[in-house]
Amino acid sequence: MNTTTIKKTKTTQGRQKIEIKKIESISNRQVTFSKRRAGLFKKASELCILSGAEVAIIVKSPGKRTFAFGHPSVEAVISRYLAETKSAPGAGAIVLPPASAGGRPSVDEFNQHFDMVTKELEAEKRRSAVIEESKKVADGGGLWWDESVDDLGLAELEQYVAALEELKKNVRMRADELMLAKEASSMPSTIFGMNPGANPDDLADCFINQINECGTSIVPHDFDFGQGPF
Amino acid sequence: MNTTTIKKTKTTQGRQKIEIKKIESISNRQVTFSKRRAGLFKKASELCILSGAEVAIIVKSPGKRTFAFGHPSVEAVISRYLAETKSAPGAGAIVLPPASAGGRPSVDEFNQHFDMVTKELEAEKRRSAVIEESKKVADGGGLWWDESVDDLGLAELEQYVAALEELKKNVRMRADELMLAKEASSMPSTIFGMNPGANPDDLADCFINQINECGTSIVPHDFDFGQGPF
DNA sequence: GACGGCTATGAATAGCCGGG
DNA sequence: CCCGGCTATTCATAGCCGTC
Repeated sequence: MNTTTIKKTKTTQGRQKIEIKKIESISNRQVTFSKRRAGLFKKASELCILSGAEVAIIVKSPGKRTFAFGHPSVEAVISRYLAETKSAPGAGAIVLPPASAGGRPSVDEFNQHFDMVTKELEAEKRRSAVIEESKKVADGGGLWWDESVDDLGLAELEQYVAALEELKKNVRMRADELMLAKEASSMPSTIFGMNPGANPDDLADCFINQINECGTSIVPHDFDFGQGPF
Repeated sequence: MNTTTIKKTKTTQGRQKIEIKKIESISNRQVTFSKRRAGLFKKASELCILSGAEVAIIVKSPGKRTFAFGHPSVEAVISRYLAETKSAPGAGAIVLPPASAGGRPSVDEFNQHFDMVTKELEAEKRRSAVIEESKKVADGGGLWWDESVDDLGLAELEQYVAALEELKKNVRMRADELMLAKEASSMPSTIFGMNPGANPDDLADCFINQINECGTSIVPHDFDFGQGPF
């Protein structure tokens, strides 16, 4: 391709090379974060499926929102990791530390939760108090995504919904090619409306982009980290 | 690009589209895992730098080896995550749960550890017992990579060294463009020989591909998962 | 037979634009 | 103001080859 001078009528500049350094622009940084987080989760899910590996990812956005991805579940992977890290004498250390989570919502509850949150956001786009529905656990058996929201403000809500949308899209995308087969122990039934009985014997590994949202309850009151508009 | 029949004399086929489903071939699966894990960690590191986000990733290979990436550290992110997940009343929950790690090796110790492991592998390429050097913690303050090996067999050792090599390469790669500036709290000094005083005021976020290796101590004795040559 | 490296190509994404 | 979608371009990586 001719490199210089002649550029024709390009409507966009396409992807441009960027330096891997902290993005100065706040807005641009958030956009990049969102996009790259999605890409990261997608890559993680692909890694899970292709190689059958277990992956857990926890991400805190510059705005202190927390997202998580996990297969088979964040807590499961983390627990084992902590168990190994803390006390790995060399054999016989399977038991999880007391740090394991309280539980995880089922798929149906996720759908329900998603619907509710979306509705909430559209209706008010304001501050909708707390969403603790997701807190209700079901623990169908071998689900991948867990976590739950806790205390969301407006910004958190929006971000959360966005996360759910992305999750939904990702699920669809993955489902389109893989579907999920029930293999391991127990598979509830549906995920976002996907029928489980697609290619039951084709592949068994399933995973999902598991997105998480935790209130910025890290700080007691209103401490500002100087991160963003919060 | 002409799509069919005419192929000329391509030396390689380049990248080919693959289905996102479990790779049947064991060897191919392992190769893919290694490559994609590296890519995943790279993406994670970029996300950390670009957006200043905190990221923790734990990956278990099909062979049950454990790798981890974290910025500022795996334990830090996990601890906060667990704290939020378990008890996120909405405010005032900063203290970390008792699940925090025991400690993390310093950079120098990492170098030392790497050298030792490599030597060990080259010398015997066999089974070298336990590597607990990495267990010795130093906790320089705000390091990103932590974790430690525990009980390695032959296969684990090899894999571990490979991981270290990759880590090293990744560090170099990142360092080449970013270097690390000491900004947050305390930065020990060097990382793999990189001088900290590169662009101290250019960017401050640092991260590192943090790879981890845990013994397959999940199973008491010699249980075979049917994963690979192990 | 596993590993590191190479090459060509599929995939991710930076910059924009339009809508909510 | 924020998000999803588009396009052109950079980036990651599947397949292979030479070594160990």
